[in-house]
Amino acid sequence: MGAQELSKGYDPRGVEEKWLKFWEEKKSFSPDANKVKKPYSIVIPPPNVTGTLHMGHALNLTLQDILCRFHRQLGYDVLWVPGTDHAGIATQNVVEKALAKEGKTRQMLGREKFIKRVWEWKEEYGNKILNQIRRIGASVDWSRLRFTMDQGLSRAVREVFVRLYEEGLIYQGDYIINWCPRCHTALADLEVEHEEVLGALYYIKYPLAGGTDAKGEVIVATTRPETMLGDTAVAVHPEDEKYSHLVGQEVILPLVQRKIPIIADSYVDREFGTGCLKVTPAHDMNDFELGKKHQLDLIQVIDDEGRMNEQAGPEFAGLDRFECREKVVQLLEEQGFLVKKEDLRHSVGHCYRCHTVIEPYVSKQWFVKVEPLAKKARDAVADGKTKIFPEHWTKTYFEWLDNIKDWCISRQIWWGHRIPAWTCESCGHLIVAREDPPECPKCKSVHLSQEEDVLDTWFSSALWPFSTLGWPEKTHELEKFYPTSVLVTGFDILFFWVARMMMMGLHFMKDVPFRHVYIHALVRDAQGQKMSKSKGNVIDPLLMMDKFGTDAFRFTLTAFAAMGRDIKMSEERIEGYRHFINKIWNAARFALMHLAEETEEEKVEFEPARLSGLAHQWILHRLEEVKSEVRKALLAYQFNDAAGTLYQFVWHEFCDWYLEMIKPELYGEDEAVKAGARACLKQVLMEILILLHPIIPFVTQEVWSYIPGEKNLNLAQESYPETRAECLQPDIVEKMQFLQDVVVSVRNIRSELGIAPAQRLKLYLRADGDDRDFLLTQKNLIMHLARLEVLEIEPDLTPPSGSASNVVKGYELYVPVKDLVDIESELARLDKELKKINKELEIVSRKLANEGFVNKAPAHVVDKEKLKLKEFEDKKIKLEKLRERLADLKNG
RNA sequence: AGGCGCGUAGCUCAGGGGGAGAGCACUUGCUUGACGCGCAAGUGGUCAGGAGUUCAAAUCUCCUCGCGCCUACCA
Repeated sequence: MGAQELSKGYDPRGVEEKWLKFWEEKKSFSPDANKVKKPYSIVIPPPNVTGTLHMGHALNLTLQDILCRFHRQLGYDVLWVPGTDHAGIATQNVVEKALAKEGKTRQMLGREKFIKRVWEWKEEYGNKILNQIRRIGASVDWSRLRFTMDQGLSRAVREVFVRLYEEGLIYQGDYIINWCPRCHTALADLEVEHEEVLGALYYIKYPLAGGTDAKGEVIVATTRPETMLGDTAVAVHPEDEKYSHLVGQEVILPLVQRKIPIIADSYVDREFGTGCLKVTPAHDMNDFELGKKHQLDLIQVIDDEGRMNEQAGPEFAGLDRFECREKVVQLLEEQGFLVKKEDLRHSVGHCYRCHTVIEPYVSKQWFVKVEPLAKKARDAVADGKTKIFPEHWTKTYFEWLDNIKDWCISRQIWWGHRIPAWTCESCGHLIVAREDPPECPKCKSVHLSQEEDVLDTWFSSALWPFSTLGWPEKTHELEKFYPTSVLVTGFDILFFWVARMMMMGLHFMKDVPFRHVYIHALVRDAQGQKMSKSKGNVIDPLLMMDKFGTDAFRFTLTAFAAMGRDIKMSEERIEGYRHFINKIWNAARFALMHLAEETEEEKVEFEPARLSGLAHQWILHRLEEVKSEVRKALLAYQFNDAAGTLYQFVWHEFCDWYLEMIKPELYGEDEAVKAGARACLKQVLMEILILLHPIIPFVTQEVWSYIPGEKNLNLAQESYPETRAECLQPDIVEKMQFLQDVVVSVRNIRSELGIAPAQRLKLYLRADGDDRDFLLTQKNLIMHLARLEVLEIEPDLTPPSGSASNVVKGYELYVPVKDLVDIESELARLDKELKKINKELEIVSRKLANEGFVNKAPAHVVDKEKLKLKEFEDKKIKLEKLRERLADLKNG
């Protein structure tokens, strides 16, 4: 590209779209099918088609994108599969709402038309999130876009269902399940959100039935009095003397007048309430189990709408369950059966989609027998076949798998994978098949009715890592990219999704679905609260990208993505990191100004061995360290470390020191030096851009396109910079530190004594031996950096009168300030220095005075402390002398 | 009830047995031949509290307090 000058500030508008198009046209993110590069693959956690990009997605995508772009640089063949999830209940709800506006229900449309309507909705709105994924710069392979309801994945779902059924791992039966009366469907245990609410515990009298002399009664305690209408027993603990004599007798259920038995079961907690439990097998999970065990009647009094049915009795039939509760309580009270009512905090299950209170409900459902699958999923992590980062989530993962219960997978909705099961209307035979059966294999009847229910959305999500790669076909993709390298996700779906993918992957692919699982943080608001629409504290990632640029936003997420801690996000933070993006832009602008000046004849190839200047040697040394630190950090998922290292290096080393140090060379007369400086500057800039690119792809690519003479325009295809071991020379850091100390010392004097920056100063520095030789070689540089007009470095020098002074590396330095400031200020400044050094000296001397330390600590530690002591003492003495001299001057 | 995590500068957070760190904020000064979205120099800390292990603890162990989250059949 040409040698245009960059604008004064970075403006992301236009830039981002330009490069997105560029990368897409170049197919930069499709794996390189022909090459034998090592595979690296990630499947995207598929967002709901109903969704719009939120902070959680943004973080999730940014981290995956960093990993993918980084691994491309490392030479891997990278595949990142994008896609969306059909989100059964959520999507159906959305479309039903739209229908409601037209005054229609899905029942009015019928199943087929309704499904058609959902597909239409999906085509129209479902791609919104895909554009947003694109917008954030996610380097996915769009040619492999998948959807959980598309043909291939639907085929995988059927295959899995049928195989599990044939293996006896899927079964159908009447059980009590979590029912959402609003969504009209069963939910898995995981889909129920428990929430603490203030409820009440009602104590109700159940009079004893039996003989004429039976005058007694038992008192039960319940939070759901309306369910008493379906009570079929009262249970007590078998060893509870209070009640043991009553076991086997009967009570008369108030309001209903039904006689029900008193049974004994050790499940009952003697300490809770009265120690006497009413049993409603049809409407309580535990009571259901009790009912089965004791062969109790099962009376359903609540229907699938959450209303009381005829079984509840004519007085109550048709009432909503909560209205009924009030009525029951009122009647009990009127008839003298209500003993008391206590407040009680307890947790109540709510639907995770619509937040309606869950109703335990008995119905015919399909289940996956998970224990055998769970065991394998557990072992794979225990054996290290899959590693979870941060490691502590492993325990949570184990705990869940160890206590897992069968998974209810049928949903009474229409949008989803319809269960491939048919019942023969003639003979009642149940058929489970991959292909729709034309007739009953048993009686040849053609009157078959397909199961109405669809599968839990997570059932298809569980297959995602292999279904997206073409399973059950034996595809090239499967062979090359399964198991995937890493799964990046939030902990909130560790059970929902991660554990289930592990189970299915191991069962059907005989191998784990991913080598690593990286669990990232939750993005919260600035106060640390979860973002939610109802709280009104959501920060829209799209707005942030519009306002500050995608790079600034991505860098912010990365810089805060420390393992195991949530991210508190705020607009100010993003704004802060925009400054960094702009800083990079301006550093590049400066560099490119000088690179652009260069003519072909002047141009020098970058050859580190020939660069003798301190600045170049130092920056190249540091660059080597940074390269290895960033690589190490990213391989360990320490994203914040990578971001932090680069921030510090680019701003405070490259910009603050290196660029300042090479200015005299760049603006100087010596053409050879100038050319060398340009070559090094260019190299360092290019490597910085490569290192930053995975985090902030746009600004780096934009700058890259301006680099003169660069043949490869596509930064996304650049390799991670090679190591230059010859540039590592630790002693250069020490030298640099010395120089920086001298410069900072002068700047400090200037600043603390209030001398104008424009005022050129004189500096007299005592130094000898190698140190002096070194400083002499850097004389011009020091004069430039410290803004000096005179610099003298001598082994012996007479302190000029009326000067400010300091001690650096044991050498006194003097800055004559007689006419600029009063002696008082300088005395105060020296006192401050002395106070500092005294403090440090005290710490070190105390340590060395400790015999235990000197005897037991490792020799190198003790030596270090001794050296420090010597340095500090020396510095203290010298500072004191300087102070004395100045005080004398003042007095005389 | 059990489990996990957190408590470090005013704020947000790194660090994780041998000199308390960063960013933001704050103070002072500044048209410094890239950048005021900037430059330079500074101020600021009983590393929640207590006990223990150790020559040495912000760091390891235990306890206490506070905060957050997850899991559970808390009628």
